Amino acid sequence: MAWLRVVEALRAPLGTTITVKGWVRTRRDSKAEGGMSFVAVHDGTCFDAIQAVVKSNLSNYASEVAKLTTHCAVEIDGVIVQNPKGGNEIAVDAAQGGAVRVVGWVEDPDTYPIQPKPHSFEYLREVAHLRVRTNTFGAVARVRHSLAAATHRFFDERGFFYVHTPIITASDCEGAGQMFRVSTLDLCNLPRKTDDASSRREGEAGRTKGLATGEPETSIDYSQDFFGKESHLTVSGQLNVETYCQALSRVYTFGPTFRAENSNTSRHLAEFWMIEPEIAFADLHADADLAESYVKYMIDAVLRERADDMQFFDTRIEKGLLARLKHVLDTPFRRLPYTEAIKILEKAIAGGRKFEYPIGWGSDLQSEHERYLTEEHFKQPVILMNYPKAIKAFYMRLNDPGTDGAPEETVAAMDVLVPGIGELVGGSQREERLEVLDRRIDEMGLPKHEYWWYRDLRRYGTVPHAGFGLGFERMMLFVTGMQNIRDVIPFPRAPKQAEF
RNA sequence: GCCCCGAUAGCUCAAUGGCAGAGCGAGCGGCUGUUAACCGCUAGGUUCUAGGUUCGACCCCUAGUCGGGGCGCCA
Repeated sequence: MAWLRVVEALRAPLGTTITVKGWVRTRRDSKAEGGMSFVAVHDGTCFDAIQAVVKSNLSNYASEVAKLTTHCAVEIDGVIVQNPKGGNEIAVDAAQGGAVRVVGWVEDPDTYPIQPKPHSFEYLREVAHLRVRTNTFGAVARVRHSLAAATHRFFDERGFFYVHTPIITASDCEGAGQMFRVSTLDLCNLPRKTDDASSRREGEAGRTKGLATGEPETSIDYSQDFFGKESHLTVSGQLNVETYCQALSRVYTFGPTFRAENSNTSRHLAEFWMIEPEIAFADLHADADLAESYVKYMIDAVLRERADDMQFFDTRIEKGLLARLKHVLDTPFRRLPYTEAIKILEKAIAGGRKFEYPIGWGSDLQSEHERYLTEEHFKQPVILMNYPKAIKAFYMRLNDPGTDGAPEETVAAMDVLVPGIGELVGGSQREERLEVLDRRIDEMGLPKHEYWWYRDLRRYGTVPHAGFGLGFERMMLFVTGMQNIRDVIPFPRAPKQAEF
C-alpha cells in the first residue's frame, strides 16, 4: 500500500488504495449509515487537509477513532474516492482493508494549547513549538521556504556564488549597530589588566574608575579570551562578502544577522536573516536593477509555488494581498533622487500634510516620510537614491559634486521602500578609491588600522562595485501580509524574548 | 531607550469597592455525508506577583514581572 503525502493524495486517481500519515485537524461523527466519523488529516505538505471517512466497522472504532482529537498522530489506510462536494477524500472501511492506527495521542485535550478555534497570534507566540500546526503558521513556514529557495535559484541562475560569511567577528568595524558579545571568559571572575595611559579609551567596556585610594584603572584583559581579543556576533556579512566579490565577480550571502539594539517594534528582531549580494564592475543603477528584479522574482515564485497558502493570506490575513503583489510585479519601481523626495515631502507639508518630524535637505527620512512616499504619494515601491553623505555609512561611494542638483555632497546609496513595510532593501555603490575611502574613515573618526584588509581591496586591483542587504523577514511580511515580524520567523529573538 | 494599553476558566473577553460570568473549546448525550455544523447537559477559577488602603479589593494605590501597540535605532 503506497504511502502518499497529503498533497499527493488530494490529486491521486480515484480508486487508489493508499496510506496517509499525519495529524488530525478535526473529527466529526455521524450515526448515519450505521455510524462513521469524518477525520480531517494534514501533514504539512500543503494548505489543505484531506478528509477520511471512517466506517464504524473498524475494530478500534469506538475505542480509538471516536476519541480522536485535534493533533493526534495517525496512519490511515483507505481508498481514494470522490467527495460529494468535490475533491478527493479517503474511504476507510474495514471490509476493504481500511484501518486507522493511532501513533500518538494528545493527552488531556481540554488543556492542549492549540484548539480547533481561532487563536490570537500573541497567544500562539507563547506556544511557538506548537503554533506551526495551525493553518496560518503552516502557510508561513511553506512560504518562507519558497522565498529562501527562490533566493538561491535567482542568484544561481545569474551566475552568483553563495558565500558563507562568518557569524563571529572580531572586527568592531561593521558599523551597523549594537553587537552581541561572544566570550568564553568567566563573567564572575573577569581577567583584568592595568591600563597604561596610552591604551585608555573613553567609554571602553569594562573599564573601572580609579578609586580615591589611588588604585590604578583596570580594564578587561581580552587577550585571555577565546579569540585573544573582543569578539561579537556579526551585524552584516557585507565587508567580508566584498572580498569574495573582488575575485568571483558576483556573490551573495544569506545568513543570520544579530543586532543587540533594544528595538521593540513589529518590524525588528535581534536575530534575523539577511541576503546581501555584491556585484563587481557595477554602479548604483545596476544595484537597483538587481534589487528590483530579485524582489519581483521572489513574488513571482511564491505566487506560482504556494498558490494555496497565498490564497489563504489573501482571504484571512490581508484582503487584496494578491492584487497588491500582482501590481508590484507589473509596475516598474519608481526611482528618484533623495533630493527630489525632499521636495515632494516639503510640497506635501506646504499642502497641509502633517508629519511628526521635520524634514529638510540633509535630514534622514523617518519611517513616516518613507511610508508617505511609497504608500500615499506613489502607491508603489520606490527606490530612493543618492543620499547626503553625512547620514550614510563610510563605505558608500562619494558622488560627483552637483549630482541631482543637491546642495551638498551625496553618496551613491539606495533604499527600496515598499508599502506597509517601509525600508525593505538598503544598498549602495561602494567607494573603490582608496584616498576617498581613507578621507571618509578619517572624517567619521573611525580607527583606520582596523580596516586594513578592507582597505587592501582598494590597493590591489580595485573595481567599482555595489551591493545591498535585504531583510528576509521584512520580505516575508511584504509577501504574506502578516503584521508582526515575530510571526514570520519560527522562533523569534527579541528583547526579553528567547524562549524555545 | 521613550510614550500608551493590558494581564480574570484551556482560549477570547465581561463583571458600579459588596455572591466569579458569557462565548468558543473540552467531556457526555441527541441529531446529522459532516466540513466555522446544530441542540441539551456537565466539568472547569490562588482574578500575574509582592506589598498597601478598606468593614470588605478582579476593581483603588505602590513596586515588580510578562504581553501588546506606537515612536526611535535599522534590514
